[in-house]
Amino acid sequence: MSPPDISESEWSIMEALWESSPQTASELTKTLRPTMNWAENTVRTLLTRLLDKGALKADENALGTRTYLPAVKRESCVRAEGESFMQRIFGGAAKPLLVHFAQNSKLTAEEVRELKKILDQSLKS
Amino acid sequence: MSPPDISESEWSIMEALWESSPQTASELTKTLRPTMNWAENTVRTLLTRLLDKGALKADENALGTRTYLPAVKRESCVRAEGESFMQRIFGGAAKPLLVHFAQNSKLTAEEVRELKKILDQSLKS
DNA sequence: TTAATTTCACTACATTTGTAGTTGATTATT
DNA sequence: AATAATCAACTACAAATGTAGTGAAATTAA
Repeated sequence: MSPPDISESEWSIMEALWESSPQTASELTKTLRPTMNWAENTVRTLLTRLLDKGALKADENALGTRTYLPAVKRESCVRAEGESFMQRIFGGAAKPLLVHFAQNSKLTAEEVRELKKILDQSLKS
Repeated sequence: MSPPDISESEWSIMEALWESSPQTASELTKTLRPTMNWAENTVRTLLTRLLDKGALKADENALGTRTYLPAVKRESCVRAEGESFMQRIFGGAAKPLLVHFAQNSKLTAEEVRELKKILDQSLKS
């Protein structure tokens, strides 16, 4: 049920595919070139690993070339990563985490307003 | 200047020493036994790695047994981990991170009040 | 149609991480 | 003192991660 573990390099692949999919390996390599300057084989290795983990699905485009697309939702992966981070660093408690990031960020008045509204909706009923 | 990378297992060691230090390897093993059920050699390996990384310092107690204590502050490590998490998952932006955790938590009225106050203090000047 | 390019399936290999085991020296017990 | 327990230094070893390279098959371009 829970999305598979996704490593840091793999995460870049996922982000690119959540942004736009399906993509072939070589397309993806070009997509990522500006950020990660990876060899195409590196991208292919990561794609294969993500397929094995069930984080991606493969298909074929009209030319018969394999394409890749996410098999798991970004939001669900973000939730899992977030949970694990909160667990590891803040013993699983949301409040100290929120305090930490609130204190270590500078926000605009608009952002503060918005966040306050969301906080109101997080009230334990 | 930035604290060294600390792995998940290593983090447990650090937490125990931030809680209470100095401790010898065998004390620490006992301290951690309830949570991590590690062999003493496992604890020693982690201690050595943390020493090498400069995350811990060693000393000796009255009996000449080596003791360990943090060489880096918890808050500074938390900040580093937090930064890296925020970078990896939220592209470095605090607001979506805060939104995410606010939306995925249920907080008490008291906690909400407190967080709002902190948000006010995070106003970009 | 031969040569060049692309795609895919494997293999490679150093690091990091998790989790110990072994051995020799020291110290504390009987 | 002989024995047992503890420590510290090394060694071990598999899985995960980062980052490719090789070689064969298929497709495209000259």
